[in-house]
Amino acid sequence: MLLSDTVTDQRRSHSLCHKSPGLAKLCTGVHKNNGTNLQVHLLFLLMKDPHWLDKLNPPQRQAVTHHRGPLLVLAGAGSGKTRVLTHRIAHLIEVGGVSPDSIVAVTFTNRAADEMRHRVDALIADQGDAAKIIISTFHSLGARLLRSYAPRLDLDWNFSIYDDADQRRLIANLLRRGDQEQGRSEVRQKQSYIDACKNRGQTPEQAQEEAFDQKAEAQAQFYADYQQALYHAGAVDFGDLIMLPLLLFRRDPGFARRLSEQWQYLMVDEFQDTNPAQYELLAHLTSAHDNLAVVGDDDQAIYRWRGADATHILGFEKAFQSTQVVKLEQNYRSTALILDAANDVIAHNDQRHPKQLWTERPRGESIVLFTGSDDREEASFVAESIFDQIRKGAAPQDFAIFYRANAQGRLFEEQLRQWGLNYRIVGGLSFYDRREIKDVLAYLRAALNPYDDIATSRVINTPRRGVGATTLDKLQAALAIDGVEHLQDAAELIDADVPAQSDLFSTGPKDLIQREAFEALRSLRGVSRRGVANFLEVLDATRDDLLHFESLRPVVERLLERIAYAEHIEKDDPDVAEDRLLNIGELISAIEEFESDSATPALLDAVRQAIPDEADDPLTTSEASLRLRAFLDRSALVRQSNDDHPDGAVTLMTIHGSKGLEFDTVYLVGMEEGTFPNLRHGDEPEKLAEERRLAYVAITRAQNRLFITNARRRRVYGQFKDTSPSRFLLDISEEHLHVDPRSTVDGVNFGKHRHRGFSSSSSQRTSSAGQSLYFDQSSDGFDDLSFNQAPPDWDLEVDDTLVDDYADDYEGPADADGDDILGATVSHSRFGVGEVLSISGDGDDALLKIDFVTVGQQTVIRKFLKILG
DNA sequence: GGCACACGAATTTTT
DNA sequence: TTCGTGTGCC
Repeated sequence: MLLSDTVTDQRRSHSLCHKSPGLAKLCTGVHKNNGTNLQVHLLFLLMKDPHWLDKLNPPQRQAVTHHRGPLLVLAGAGSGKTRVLTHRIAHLIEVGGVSPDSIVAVTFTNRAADEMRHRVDALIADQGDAAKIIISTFHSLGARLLRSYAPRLDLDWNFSIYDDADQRRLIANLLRRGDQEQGRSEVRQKQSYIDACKNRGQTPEQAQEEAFDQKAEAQAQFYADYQQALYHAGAVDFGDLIMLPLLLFRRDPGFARRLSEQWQYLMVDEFQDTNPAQYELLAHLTSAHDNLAVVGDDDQAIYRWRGADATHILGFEKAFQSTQVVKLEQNYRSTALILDAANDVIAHNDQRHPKQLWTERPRGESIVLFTGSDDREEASFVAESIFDQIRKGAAPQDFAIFYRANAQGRLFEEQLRQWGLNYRIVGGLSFYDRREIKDVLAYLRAALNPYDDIATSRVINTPRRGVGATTLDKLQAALAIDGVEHLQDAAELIDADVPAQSDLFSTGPKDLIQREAFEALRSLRGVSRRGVANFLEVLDATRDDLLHFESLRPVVERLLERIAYAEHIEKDDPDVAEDRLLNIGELISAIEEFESDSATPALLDAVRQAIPDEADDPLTTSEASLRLRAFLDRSALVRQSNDDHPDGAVTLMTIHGSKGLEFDTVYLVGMEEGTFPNLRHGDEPEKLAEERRLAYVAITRAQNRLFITNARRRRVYGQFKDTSPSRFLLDISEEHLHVDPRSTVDGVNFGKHRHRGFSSSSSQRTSSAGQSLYFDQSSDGFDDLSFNQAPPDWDLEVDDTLVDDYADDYEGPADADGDDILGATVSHSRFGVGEVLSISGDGDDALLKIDFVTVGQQTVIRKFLKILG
């Protein structure tokens, strides 16, 4: 280890700590015991370095071997960020002799956590040690804490975790009950208000204190009501997974301190994405020490809309005194040219931590640009291009398609399928969001947590059992009755023996309402009454099973049988029944996998630990129940199942989803104003800056090749809308771009940019000159240009031969003649791609026998084929 | 209570 | 274009 390695670049950018007294206050408790640093360091020097240490570059090594005290690693894209974190963990254990269970590494996504877990496992000799390290997302860590310490918050230890949709249902219920304005946008507005409060670490009381007008007061009041309703349902939402542990720490700093003493080494990945609540949580967790190592890149801050605050990373050195700062600026991932392009784009943002990414890698291939005449053509270009490369020997898993919004994925999915390519979609409608999965999980939730009214109301009439809106209304109304707290109570009351003079009704003004609700409930007859009874039976039977089985699988299978779910699916929509049944099968596999997973026992222990001594309820403490509890937690937090294609697949995902990943070849699609950047009229500059960082993230995912595509027309809500190229695309130096000959446009620019006096697209787009011109435009109303009414003109002289060659639909006439077509690759609009086996007849009407990739052998008429060569 | 139909609104991005 | 909600009829 060289001494010079530890010399840190002390240049610091402006810090925001001093501007925020609250933050500064928060920080003061955090740095201590620096006196021991030197000793420990010397001890470190005496120990033998593991063999992998010399594979790291000097700054990486510096970060890895840093032991105690705050550490800030400013890691540019592809600079070995995860490598540093994982090696640092290994170094702490193997060289520093640190106990593995005192290390906690926090990430933002489950994927990142999994990845880190794998890599740490590979570095650490003793797998028993490896398993003791806590590597988790913020939310999982929060869930784990809550599960263990719920009683301290007077929260039922058996709480459910509400996802987005559950949250919205609860909000909608509350609005209805409060006779407030309803409707989707109102629900969303309330939801984002509540989330924003929780992201800031603000309780309803604090929100109320800070409310200075009536509207704000009403909002805060709603937040309070909502929290009350959650509590009543024995549930927490995503925000609570951070917020409630935080409350716990605020109320009992001693408790936080004890935890902090246990967790001696904290590491946070993607630190630029922390929100204030998470930041405060970290402050509490380091109250007994200051061993906080954070890694991040302010250029990759893309979660501001979710409350993330990049000032945490920008002001870290100020907040934590004697922070060691390490900058990782060497990029190992991308070719020089791709890196240049990324730098071109991000250079337009100010307010960055100054850094300069560089690489030793060669220049590499040009970035390919393709502009389709419409979005479908764009998608088919991408599919064909990938198909070609795979045919030449590339592996499907080397390719990724990135888009701004999930909805864009569909077209690409269609085209990939057409070309017979395997693909996997990351994000979007996740596995656990599928209706059939949510149904089954809701049953299980309703069985395990009878207070969970959202789960109960979801499945009380699924499959149909005669419990419609009217009956549900009666059940809801019955909640007014004293002693009837939850829907399941109400359901039970229908058939219960109630003495005429029961104390069910207290005296008071509510008496009449209660009595009416009671009568309405008891007057239920026929299918409705039987339906409710049947529902309760199903839950009871499932609870019974939870007592008598150890494994979850039979519990779920018997449930499915009991409610005849397969038949229900079949009847509901035969077209998709098969898919849904497969999904159910996958759910069962996921449960089994979970039960046999090596990490599960630790989870179960955490849940077990939470069971209060007085809880002797055999149901909630049975083995199967514990497993179910843990599985439900996980299914709420882990959004997708691992259904990776065995033989490799092309990856489709949003740019947000791509962060932290890398691919040999990246297709960045939909590069048009309005789509990406995705802006609405009147958006502020910071939003644009975030979009720009998003572009930076996307470009820097590519290792060797980058394709950028867009379309001159795009369907929005089924209507074609004209587009213009993304400003981010225009920021990339033209000498880095190569326009694909099949492109509809013979250059980068299309549409109005020509009208702005740019004779040639290249002259105005080089670096700073391009920037000023560009932004001059925007200041005189760029928004008007791109997002609103005025469609751009398409007055380009396009090379017709090129356009025809590509723009012809697949149904167009075949464009090769003679018999050399035997063995050729062709494409058909319905069957996709195939190989010509034989020909009979001639001309456009000739019959061709084709072996299609997707559907096998078919005979088709030649004019419906496109010859690909 | 359940179904079929019409209408209107809607798209960021995720734990 | 697709989704979810509301309406009117059986």
